[in-house]
Parts: sequence; structure tokens; C-alpha cells
Amino acid sequence: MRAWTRLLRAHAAATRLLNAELQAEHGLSISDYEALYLLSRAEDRRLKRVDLSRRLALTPSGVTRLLEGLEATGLVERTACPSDLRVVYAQLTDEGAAKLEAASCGHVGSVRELFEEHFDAGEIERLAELLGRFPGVAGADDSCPAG
Amino acid sequence: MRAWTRLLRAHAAATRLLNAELQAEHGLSISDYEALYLLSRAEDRRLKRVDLSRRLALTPSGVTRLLEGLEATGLVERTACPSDLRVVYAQLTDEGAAKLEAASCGHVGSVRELFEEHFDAGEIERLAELLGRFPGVAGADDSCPAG
DNA sequence: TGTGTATTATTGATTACGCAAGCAAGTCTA
DNA sequence: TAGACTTGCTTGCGTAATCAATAATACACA
Repeated sequence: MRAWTRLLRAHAAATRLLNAELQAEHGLSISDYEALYLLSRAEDRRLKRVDLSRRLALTPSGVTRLLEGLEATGLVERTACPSDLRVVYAQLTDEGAAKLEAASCGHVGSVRELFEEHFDAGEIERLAELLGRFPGVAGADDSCPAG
Repeated sequence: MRAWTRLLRAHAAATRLLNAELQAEHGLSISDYEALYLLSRAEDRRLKRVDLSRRLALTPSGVTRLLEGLEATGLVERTACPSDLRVVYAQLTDEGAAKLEAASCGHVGSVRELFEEHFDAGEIERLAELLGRFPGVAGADDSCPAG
């Protein structure tokens, strides 16, 4: 039970901090950043929305809304899939890639800082391993490191 | 970085699961439950809103909105502080205490189940310890166990 | 070929929360 | 006792997410 409430509190503290920072410096939310990141690593820099939804742990409508914002600012664009007319790819634009590039250094730095302030390398690894055991967490896991 | 995204995913997975369950069975959100729990353990079953806000990791406005709901359903009531007219206590009602009682068994059981499915006792302890190092997490910590 | 079911995505309504601003009550300083 | 500030709480407004309902496409099978 203590572990559970601490998971809640740790999440609240960390997201507030990092979200504010990312928002202030680059006008992106954490979800924005993660979506751009996933797209940048994907083949042809595009993903089906349904895949994004799984990887981001958002509902399909959440993804639609998230991408609305990114499309409006030109960081992502909609492209069709010739073999399946239902799917609409989210395609990272050059501008989006540049934005990610610009934001990533600072954001990754903030995350590092937050964690390394309280943990050593082994502990971070251990924490990641433990958290990975929650259902569905470890699966979608190329969403991890960065430079 | 992997630890960070896993914290996000683990939180999303766990809160969705537990929130849905608590909502379906007792019409409470996780925050509702935690507020009731904190009040039940507090002296005279009441707390200042500012203290609730610290313990729940919500902003003051978040607490106001949360308590609006609980006041509307009669689980909590507003009482004044004679020595400081600014403060408005959140006071657990008998009905609120009964509701908490009714919900707690099932909820605590669900949390146990979720964790014990994936971790043994030592790992849970270790996880709690690690999460407790995030800023502000370990401080407000009578919010833990339950029976 | 036509029909039923599953999948992909979007939309409308609602909810939960944060931020910024404000009011009212308390506490200092002089 | 007046003015400056701090603290506790609420309110207005915006955002991000959810759910439920819908539409459009794909596919499986009689």
C-alpha cells in the first residue's frame, strides 16, 4: 500500500516538474515529446495511430487529440496508407524532427538530473526493472533511451 | 530514461485499473478514497484543506474541487476553525466513514493483488523505498497502510 | 456476391486537474 | 493603529484525458 501511494506521488511530482520545464522551454507536453520521439524512431518516421495509442498508453481518442495539436503546429502530418484506407499515418515532418532535436537535449538532461539527484546508476536500473513488471509496461519498450 | 517512461506507463496502467474498479464498485475515484482515508486517520477526523493538498499532492484548487464532490454526496462536510477564520476544515461525516469502511476492504485487496501478482514482499519494499526518494514523496507519509 | 463482424479513426460530452487571479483573514513593523 | 505582507481558500478558464457513439473500411464466410 505504501508502494502504491508512493507510485502516485512520485508520478505527480515528476510529471509536474518535467511538464512545466518542457512546456516553458519548447511549448511541448510530455505526451507531445514522447509522440515525436516514437515517430522519429519509427520506420519512415511514421506510425499508425493505433500503434501510437498502444505505445503511449493513451486511448485512440487521446491520440487523435494529441495529434491534432501536433498537426496544427506542423510537427506531424497526416498521410494515407495505400493498402488500408482506414489507417491514417502520423508522419513526422522535418520541422517536427528539428523540434524534437532541439528539445531532446534539454529534456533528457532534466530527466537525468531528476533521477541522478536521488539514485545511482544501479538503482535506476533496478527501478526500471521493477516498474517494467507492471502489465503492459515492458512490452512497448523501444520507447526508452535517447542521446 | 527507460526508468522514466516506465514510471509513466506503470502509473497509467495501475491508476486506470484501480480507478475503474473503485468507481464501479463504490463510485469513488482514487483521490476520493485517499482523501477519505487521510481524514479518517486525522485527529477528530478533520484536516485543513492546505494539509490535504500537501498530502495528496494536489494543488489547492484541486482540493477544493475534490471536496466539492465529497461534500455534495455528504461524505465530508465543511466546518469552521474558531481560532483562524481563514481555515475551513474538511470533516469526515459518519456517512463518509461508513463509505470508506465499505470501500477499503475491496480496494486494499485490489492493490495487494496488483502488486503481489508481480512482486514478492522484499521487492515491494524496495520499490517503495526507491519511489520514496522523489522529492516530497516520503514526507507526507502516514498516507500509507491500511487494514 | 452479399452480409455480418472486427478494426481504425473521429467526434461530442464530460471529468479532473492545473494555473493565475482574487478575496478575506491573519501577522508583522513601525 | 495603519500599512505591507503572507496565508488559506475559492473562482474562472484552459487543457488533456476519458467514455460512448459514429462512420468508414476491411475481411471472413455462406
